[in-house]
Amino acid sequence: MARAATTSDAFNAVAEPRRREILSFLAGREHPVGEIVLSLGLEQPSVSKHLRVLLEVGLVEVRRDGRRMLYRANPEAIRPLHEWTRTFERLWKHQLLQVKQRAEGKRPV
Amino acid sequence: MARAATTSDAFNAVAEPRRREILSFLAGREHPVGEIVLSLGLEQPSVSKHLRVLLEVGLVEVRRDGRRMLYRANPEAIRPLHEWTRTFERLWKHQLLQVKQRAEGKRPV
DNA sequence: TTGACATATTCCCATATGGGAATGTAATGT
DNA sequence: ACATTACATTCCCATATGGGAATATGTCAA
Repeated sequence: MARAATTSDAFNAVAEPRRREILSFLAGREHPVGEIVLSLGLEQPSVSKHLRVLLEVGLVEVRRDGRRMLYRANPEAIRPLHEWTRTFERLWKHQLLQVKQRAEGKRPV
Repeated sequence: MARAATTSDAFNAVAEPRRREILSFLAGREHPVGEIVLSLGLEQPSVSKHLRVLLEVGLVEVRRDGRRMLYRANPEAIRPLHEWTRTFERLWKHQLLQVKQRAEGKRPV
């Protein structure tokens, strides 16, 4: 088997840095494709292809406005990512505490 | 250019589902490779290869114990993921609020 | 040293990728 | 109808992938 498709889930989709940039750009308000192209300095076909991936995994939504396509982020689709990373939150807080205690010359528990 | 290497950063490394399972298994305490193999039901070479990727991006750490290698998760390396997803938290909360208000028959702001 | 155990590495391969270039398609204005 | 605008899709290609199979490496015990 080769690597999983970028469209298989949100984790694979946001592995690509440009797609994260696009998502951040689309956070808060909708934008036409042309603005994404100008903002990120990518080729238009490249942006369209990235948007297709994001759309397939539900990370963005579209609506047509005349000849323009207005994309906006669907933050709900990012929650699973957030929740998964959050399961490690307790651990890194504990890790930081240990570093701090070591710096203060205290003995670890 | 082809897809970015899985070892290019934590985002790419955790795109692979098995690597997320391995990380979750290693959360909290260290384990030898053999236990990961038994726990996840993968082939040993496969696990070793995944661990190599996780190690290269700093998501796990190792120490030798006799002939065994004890791996443990390095939760600090997951924080950037958590922080990035967190930038969308305000948005999905707002989104949920709208859904709720719509269900209650209120007019959106 | 030899053998067993635990893990790592290498080789092979079907597959998906992202970028570039070119082309296709839908909507608008005249 | 036609040209223009705004996007989307297709084709090509170098590259990295994950799994399977086989092999190599390192450590311990006798």
